[in-house]
Amino acid sequence: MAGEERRMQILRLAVSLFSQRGFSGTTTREIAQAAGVSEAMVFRHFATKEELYNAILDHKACGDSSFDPFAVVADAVQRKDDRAVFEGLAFSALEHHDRDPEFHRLLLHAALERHELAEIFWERNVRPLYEFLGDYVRTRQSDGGMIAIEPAVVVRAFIGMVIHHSLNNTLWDPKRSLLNISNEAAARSFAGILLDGINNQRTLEQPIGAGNPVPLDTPETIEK
Amino acid sequence: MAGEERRMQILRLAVSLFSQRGFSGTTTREIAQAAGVSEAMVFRHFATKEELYNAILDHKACGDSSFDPFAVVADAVQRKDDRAVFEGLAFSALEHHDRDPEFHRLLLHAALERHELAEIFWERNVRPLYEFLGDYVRTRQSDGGMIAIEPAVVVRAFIGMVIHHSLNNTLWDPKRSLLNISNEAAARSFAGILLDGINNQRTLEQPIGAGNPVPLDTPETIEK
DNA sequence: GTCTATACTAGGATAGAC
DNA sequence: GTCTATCCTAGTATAGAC
Repeated sequence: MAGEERRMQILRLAVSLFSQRGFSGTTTREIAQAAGVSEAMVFRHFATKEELYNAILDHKACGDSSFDPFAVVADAVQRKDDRAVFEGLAFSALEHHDRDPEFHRLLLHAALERHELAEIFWERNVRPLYEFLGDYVRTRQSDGGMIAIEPAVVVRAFIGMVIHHSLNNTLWDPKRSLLNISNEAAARSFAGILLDGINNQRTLEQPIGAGNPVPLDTPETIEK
Repeated sequence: MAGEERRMQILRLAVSLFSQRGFSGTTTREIAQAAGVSEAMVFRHFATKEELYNAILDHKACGDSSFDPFAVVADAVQRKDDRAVFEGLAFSALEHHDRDPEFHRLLLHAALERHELAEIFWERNVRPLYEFLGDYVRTRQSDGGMIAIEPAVVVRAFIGMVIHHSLNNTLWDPKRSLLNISNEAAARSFAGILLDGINNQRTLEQPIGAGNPVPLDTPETIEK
């Protein structure tokens, strides 16, 4: 097999193993075995185990990055369509995680191990997203379309819903025993909760089960 | 040093190391060194490294568990005070995580490594919480106090905000560079978002910064 | 209870033939 | 490019003296 081809093959197999067991939990023997070559081959393509790990994280976290959150919702942001912004963002993130479940595990391992590339990912992906969404919220606040609340809190709450949902689905509860729901429905619900909450003071949501609508102005929640 | 005392001392130090580096990332040498004893001492108290790890997870995840979410909000649940329920739950969880940051890392490592005790923790703690909160939401929906939405989604969204915030604070961003906020304020904001959303259709929230209040019935969000 | 010394395996890495 | 054989350190675990 040609050099570059073999290199990628080893990389692919290694991704799978590192994502399952983390850096120190994966042996070079296992990697070689999984790729069906000798250990010597692995070390021919990657001088050290660490270099292989770096190549992987680099490839996954900083490389192809087929997920560009800004492009996904650029149009909705332009139109100031809050629902489309948050729903679109949530949906594309959930889909992305579903398509590449290894990515999430890999990143978590790297973060727990305090690998420097986790920090790089943070700076290159997480921080810009916070800034982008924070700016959007600020804009909508000046428009009078959103309540006066620290924008970063809104961003954290929203990202929290989405990421935690992915974590549950792809990491801990692949059977979806606690909550089995399509990504479309999840994205719609999360965006709905973020924007309107669950208090029954309006009749915005599409009904699913029980619940007796209550007229507007039943301000049980005003107590602060 | 007496047997039981030394055992606990080793355990404490091991907790710290395992939480930092995970199971396979931690060596028995390091543990012994950290505890200031020889490796032989470690193996006197714990037959194998695995047994030590089990003892730790057992101790942390299934043991003292000084955090009982049900007790914390029992009263608020009784009164059907939604805000107090979610705010109280969020606050006590955030405080708990702050007081014991190692716990979170330990659990994440265990979950990633697919250690059986992560599953036990799931069944003993996570699932009951989902059921408890899900039941509460269902009840409030029949009361007409909450919109008709799948209760499990609400629970997931809420837990997501809280857990993700803890993760950010204690794991990845201890400097709080993206969002520096007290646990009280965070709990209040998360509960507020969950219940009322961020759409500016009411004037419930305490103002923080900009934002021009808009009168009720500006239904820009009705478009479904 | 505690240590030193040591057994033994597993794991990262290399040499050198093909 | 690929393998076999091997080196060497790190890592788990134990024996046995004090």
